[in-house]
Amino acid sequence: MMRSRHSDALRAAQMYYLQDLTMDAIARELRTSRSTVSRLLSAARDTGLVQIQIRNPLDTGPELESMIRREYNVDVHVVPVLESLNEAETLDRVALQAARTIGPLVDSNAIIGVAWGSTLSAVSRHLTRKITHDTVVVQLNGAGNMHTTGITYASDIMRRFGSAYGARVEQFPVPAFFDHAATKAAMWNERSVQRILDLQARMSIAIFGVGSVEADYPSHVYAGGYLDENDLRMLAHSDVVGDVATVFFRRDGSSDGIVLNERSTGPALAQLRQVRRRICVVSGASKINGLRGALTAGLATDLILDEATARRLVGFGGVNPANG
Amino acid sequence: MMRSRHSDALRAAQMYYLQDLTMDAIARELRTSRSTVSRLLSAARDTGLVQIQIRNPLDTGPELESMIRREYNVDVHVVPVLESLNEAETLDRVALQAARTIGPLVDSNAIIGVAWGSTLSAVSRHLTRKITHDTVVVQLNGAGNMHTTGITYASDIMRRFGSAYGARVEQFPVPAFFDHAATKAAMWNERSVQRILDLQARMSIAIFGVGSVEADYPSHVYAGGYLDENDLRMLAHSDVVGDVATVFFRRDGSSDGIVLNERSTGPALAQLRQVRRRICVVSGASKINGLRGALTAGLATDLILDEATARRLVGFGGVNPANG
DNA sequence: ATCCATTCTGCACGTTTGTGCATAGAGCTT
DNA sequence: AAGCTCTATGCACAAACGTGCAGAATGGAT
Repeated sequence: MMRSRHSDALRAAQMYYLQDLTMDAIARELRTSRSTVSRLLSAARDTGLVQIQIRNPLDTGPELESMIRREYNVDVHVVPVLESLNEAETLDRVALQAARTIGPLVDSNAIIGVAWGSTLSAVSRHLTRKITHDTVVVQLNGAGNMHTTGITYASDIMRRFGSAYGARVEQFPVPAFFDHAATKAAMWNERSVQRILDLQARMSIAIFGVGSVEADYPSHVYAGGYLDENDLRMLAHSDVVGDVATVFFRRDGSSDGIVLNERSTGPALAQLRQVRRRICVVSGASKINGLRGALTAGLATDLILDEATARRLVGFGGVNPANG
Repeated sequence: MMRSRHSDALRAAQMYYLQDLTMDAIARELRTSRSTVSRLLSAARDTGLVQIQIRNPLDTGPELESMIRREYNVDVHVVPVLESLNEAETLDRVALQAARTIGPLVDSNAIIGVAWGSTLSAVSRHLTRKITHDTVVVQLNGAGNMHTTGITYASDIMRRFGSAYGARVEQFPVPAFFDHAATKAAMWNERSVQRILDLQARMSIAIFGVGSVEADYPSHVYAGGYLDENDLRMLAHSDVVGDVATVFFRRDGSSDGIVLNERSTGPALAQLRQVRRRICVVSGASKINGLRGALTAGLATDLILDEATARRLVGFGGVNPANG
C-alpha cells in the first residue's frame, strides 16, 4: 500500500523517540526488518519529521554565553569546536550546527531573507529538510560583480534553502554594488525589483554572516572583484570594520555617511533591524571586528559562532586584536 | 571544576545531536571516557536539555489523524500501539508518549492546570524534567470523597508535574463534589479558594483525561465513592456520557441543567474552553462515548490517544458502540 | 588525619544500530 | 509478457552504544 513510506516513518519515529522502543521491537510491529526501521528513522530525521533542539536554560549556561548575551542582548549559540581544527573544519561544524539550529525556527508562511558568502554557502549545504507551506526564500542582496553575474553562486545557496523547506525562491538579479547610485535609484523604481524589496520588507527571518575588513582571509566582498581600489580606499577612510549583506558599518555600529552603501544592494541596517528574527552565523576569530560592529549595530537577534571567536568576543582567551 | 556536569552535558548534546559526532569523538574532546559521554547525553535528555519533537506535517499525516482533525478541529497525536497489548500496557505507552509530547509545550511562566485520574497518574510518572522558571502547576478539581481527603493521590500527580518542570504546586484541597451547592458557593468566596480559582482562570495549559460513564472499567469518579446512588441515577436521567475534571456533559457536548455540576469543583466547561492549550489524553477504546462528548464540547485543542480508540472515534475498525 | 558514605569514572561485555552488497520487487517501455 | 531501470529490502558484518561492576575521587563528619 502507498501509506507505507512516510506514514511508517512517522510511526517509527514516534515509537523510537517518544516511546523508547528499540528498532527491533519497532520492526516487529511494522512487520519489516530492523534495517528498514533504521532507514525509516534516518529518513524521518532528514525530512524534518523529527526535530531535535538543544535548549540551554538561559541563566545556567556557561559563563561565556551569558556574558555575550548580556553585553549584546542577543541569543547566543556557541558551537563547541576543538581549537586545533583548521578554519575549514571549524566552518563546517559551525555551519552544520547552524543549519540544525535554524531548522526548528522555520515555519509555514515564513519569509526568509538569505545573504550569500562562504558562511552561508556552508550553512546551505547542511540544511535538513522540513516540510512547510507558502514559505518564501528571498535573496538579501545582489551578487553580481565586474566579472560575473554571480547568479550561479548565490542561487546555489538560495536553491538549497528553498528545497530544504519546500519554499519558493526569489532571487535578486542585480550586482552587489551599482557603479552609480543613480542607477540603483532607477532600478529601485522598477516593479520587478520592488517585488523583491517588498518581500524583504516583510521578512520574518533573516540569515547572514558578517564580512570583516581585517579578516585573515578576507570575505568575498573585499577580495572578489566587487570593489575597485577607489572603493577600498574610501572604506579605509570611513573607519569601516565590516559588512552584513554588503552594507557596511563602523566599529560603533553606525553607517551614516558611508557613501558605498548608497550603491549597495543590501537592505539598510535600519530595515534589517525591523526583522523579527535575525540570525547571524560566524566562524573564524578573524572576523571579530566585523562581528563586534554588527552586534553593536544591533543587527542580530540570534548569534551562532564557534567557541574561539566567542572567547575573543568577550576579550579572554587568545590575543586581543589590535584595533584603531 | 564545577562547570563540568551541566555544561559538559550541554556541549556533549550539541556535538552529538547537532554535529553528528560519535560519542567516542566527543569523549576525546571532553577528555573523558565514552561511557561518561553516554551518561552525559542521557542526563541531557532527562533534564530536558535535549528536546525531541515529532511534528507530522498536518496534511500528509495518515488518514486517521486528518479525519479526526477535520471532524473535531483538534490537533491529534495517535499513539501507535499494537492491538494485542492489554489496557495497562496501552495506557503506559500512551502516557509515555503524552509526557514526551507535553514537555516541549511547557515553558517558563506557564500556568498548568492538571486534573487527576488514572490517566493523569500514568502521564505524571513519565514526565521528563525540563528547567523552567515561575511556572505554576494548579490542581483543576478537588479530589476528596466520602472516605478520604484524596490529597495523597491527587497530590502525588501534582508533585510529579511540579518537580518535572521545577514549578510551584498549588493544590486544591476540597472534595471532588460538595454535598450541597450552597457549601460550594460559600467556599468559592473564601480567599484561599479564590487564589486557586484565579490561577485556574489564568491557565495557559490544561491537561486532563476524560471519564466515560460506560467505560469497561469505569473511571474513578463513577466507582470510587465520589457519588452516591442518588447521584448516579440523576446522571443516568440527564443523558450524561462523561466528564472532564468531574464536570459532566452530554453526548452533544452540552452541560446545562446537569445539577451535579453545581456541586462539582472542576472548572466550568466554558471556562475550560478559554484556555489556550487544552490537552486531552485518552487511552482505552471504552472511553469512546465520553471522548466524543468532550470533543463535541470543544474542550480540547490537543488530543493524544491510542490507535484503537482513534479508529473507533472515526467509526471504523472495531464494533461501533451502541448508544442511546 | 582518618573514616565513612556518596558520587563519579572507566572497563568489559552484551546489545543495539548503521551500512555495503546482493537480491527482490515495482514501475515503465516495447 | 519480456526486458529494463530504479528503488526498497534483508542479510551480515562492523561500528557505536548502554550498563553492571569495581575501583577512584569527593566531600563531610569525627
